[in-house]
Amino acid sequence: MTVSRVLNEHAGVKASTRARVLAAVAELGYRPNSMARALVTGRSRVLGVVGFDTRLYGPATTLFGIEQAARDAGYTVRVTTLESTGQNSGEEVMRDLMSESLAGVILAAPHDWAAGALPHLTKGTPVVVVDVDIEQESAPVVGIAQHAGARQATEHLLSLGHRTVWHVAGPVDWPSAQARETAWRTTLTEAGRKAPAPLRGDWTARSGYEQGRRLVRRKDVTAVFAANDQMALGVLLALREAGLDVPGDVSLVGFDDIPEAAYFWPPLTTVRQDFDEAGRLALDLLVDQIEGAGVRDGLTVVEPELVVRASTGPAARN
Amino acid sequence: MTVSRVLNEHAGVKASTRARVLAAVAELGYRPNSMARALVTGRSRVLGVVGFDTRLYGPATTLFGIEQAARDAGYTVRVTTLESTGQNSGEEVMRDLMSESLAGVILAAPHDWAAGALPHLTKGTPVVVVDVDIEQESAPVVGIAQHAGARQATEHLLSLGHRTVWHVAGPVDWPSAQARETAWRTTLTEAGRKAPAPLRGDWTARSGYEQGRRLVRRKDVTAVFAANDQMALGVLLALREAGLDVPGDVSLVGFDDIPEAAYFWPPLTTVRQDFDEAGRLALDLLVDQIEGAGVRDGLTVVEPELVVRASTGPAARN
DNA sequence: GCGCTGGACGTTAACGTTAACAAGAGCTCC
DNA sequence: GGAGCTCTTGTTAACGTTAACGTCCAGCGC
Repeated sequence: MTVSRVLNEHAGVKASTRARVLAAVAELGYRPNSMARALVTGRSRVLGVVGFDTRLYGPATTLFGIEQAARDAGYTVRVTTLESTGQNSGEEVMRDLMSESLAGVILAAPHDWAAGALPHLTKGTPVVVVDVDIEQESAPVVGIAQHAGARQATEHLLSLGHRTVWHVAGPVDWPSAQARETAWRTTLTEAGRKAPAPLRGDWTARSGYEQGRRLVRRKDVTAVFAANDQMALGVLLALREAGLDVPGDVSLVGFDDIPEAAYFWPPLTTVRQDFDEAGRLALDLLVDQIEGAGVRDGLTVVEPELVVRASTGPAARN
Repeated sequence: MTVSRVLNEHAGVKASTRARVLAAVAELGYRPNSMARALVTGRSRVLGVVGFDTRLYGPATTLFGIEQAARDAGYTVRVTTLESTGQNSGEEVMRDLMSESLAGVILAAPHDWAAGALPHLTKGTPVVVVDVDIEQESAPVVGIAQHAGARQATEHLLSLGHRTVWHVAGPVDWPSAQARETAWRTTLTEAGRKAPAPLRGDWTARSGYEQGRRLVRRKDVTAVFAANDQMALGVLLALREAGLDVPGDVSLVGFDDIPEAAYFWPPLTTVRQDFDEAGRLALDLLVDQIEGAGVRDGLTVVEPELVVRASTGPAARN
């Protein structure tokens, strides 16, 4: 029908006819049925997004960025959130996704999980991965340059005169945690310093506190780099309880720059990640694929930025 | 076809036939096309969720709860996030939603916005509202008992001997902020105390800090109730910078019990809200409506809980 | 044996849209 | 003036599923 042509902005409709159609549409409050459209075209304007523990600030913000950008681009977002790795196999989740004729998929699970799930997508489905190092680059990846950020954090502490830097790391199965840890170790080694054994946390302030209590038992700790701001907060509390001053006795750097970090006591030196931007970028890449502008393969990188506040200072103690 | 009957678990299929169908389904990897199903039945297994600034801990967690419960119930979730009131009119968003033959809608926008949007849903669409006081109870509402929580917080401070309690309130257009403020004022009045003018924040730590700096100029402030934990964090920093001790000079209570609150310095006394649970409850109510178990109208309440930590103590100063 | 009943399964049409083709009007060009 | 072209609009069929009805056959009672 001519209505379809008008609404899809196909050429070959007289201006006067278009006007009449639009008038009727407005009068009747007509909205095209997206199901019928998806059925016949085989493609919907719905994007699948798989997120991982979206209660956390980073994932939540990325999701937010994706959703906002999707709406601007005329797409709709269907979200699946995973809480833990074991919970749902990649195969199962992907098969569920595939039966919904989605226009494309964003894997925003900053987790090894994503790498395992990727092969189960039906061939040809546009896909973008956020924040994971996929070995075989079978999909475009948007990542934040974790290495660069962790390097800046570590170098900042070294430049203040600290002999070495302790690290409270994130969970082993999160690639971003791995990247931060590796970069921290490399930076120390390159500077000719010995990297102490990292302390393993799980992103929560609680785990940061627990590892912080282990740190204060040693007398030689003057600089700590925590893999995220929440863990840094926990470390901060442990240091305080042990009567240590920050940054007088110990300097501390976090990662993420959550909105609260500037209001910690002392305000936290940290590495800002633009999660929002990563989400928007991922969406742009996906839409390019869907609308035929071609697959821009490889890695798109968002640069993090060291934000120096009051939790770091020159090495004094020791 | 018989396949449809088998997959929808309709009666009247011989056991042997059902087995053959299931075998074929497994072998071929057949998945029913949800678009086609939705087209013919007029109802999908997709739920629309409208969220409001899901970067914040509360909304993000509620969304998470909804999504998890939805998946358990065999539904899929399509998310729309709003950033600010003006951004999208209720009418526009609702009309977009309506053209997708959704099974139901959850308005998780803890905001006056939801009240305005409700009338634009097409009659008969199952709907549940989270965290808003809808005047005319045209929909079931899941709310957290803001009043009870704020009352507990205020009474706790009074019981410690504080003359009165100052309040750093949330934005005026959030009903939950209004409820907390009203309950705080009522509790003070009932106790025969004078309620000082509330200081208005916007949920951020930054706004808490700004209002905190105004508070420290006065010499008569011994107890502060902040409408959320982030603002409490900002207040904490302002107090610290002014050389005041918490809880020695000033007692401070927050609201929400974000996971970080227990690791503030000092650990924050606050009111725990179970956002997760609210989300799950909303989903249950919605599924009941959809599957014909009837509309349970009225208010479903999740009780908040005062968590006493180290940021409150007996009134000493003054 | 006949008709009736009910269980198991097949057939038809419809959901609302779009792709592909058909048709008609008006125009150009020789 | 008619063949052929273009520009616009209409018609047909198809996407994959389900509701409603139709058919077939076995079993039963008389």
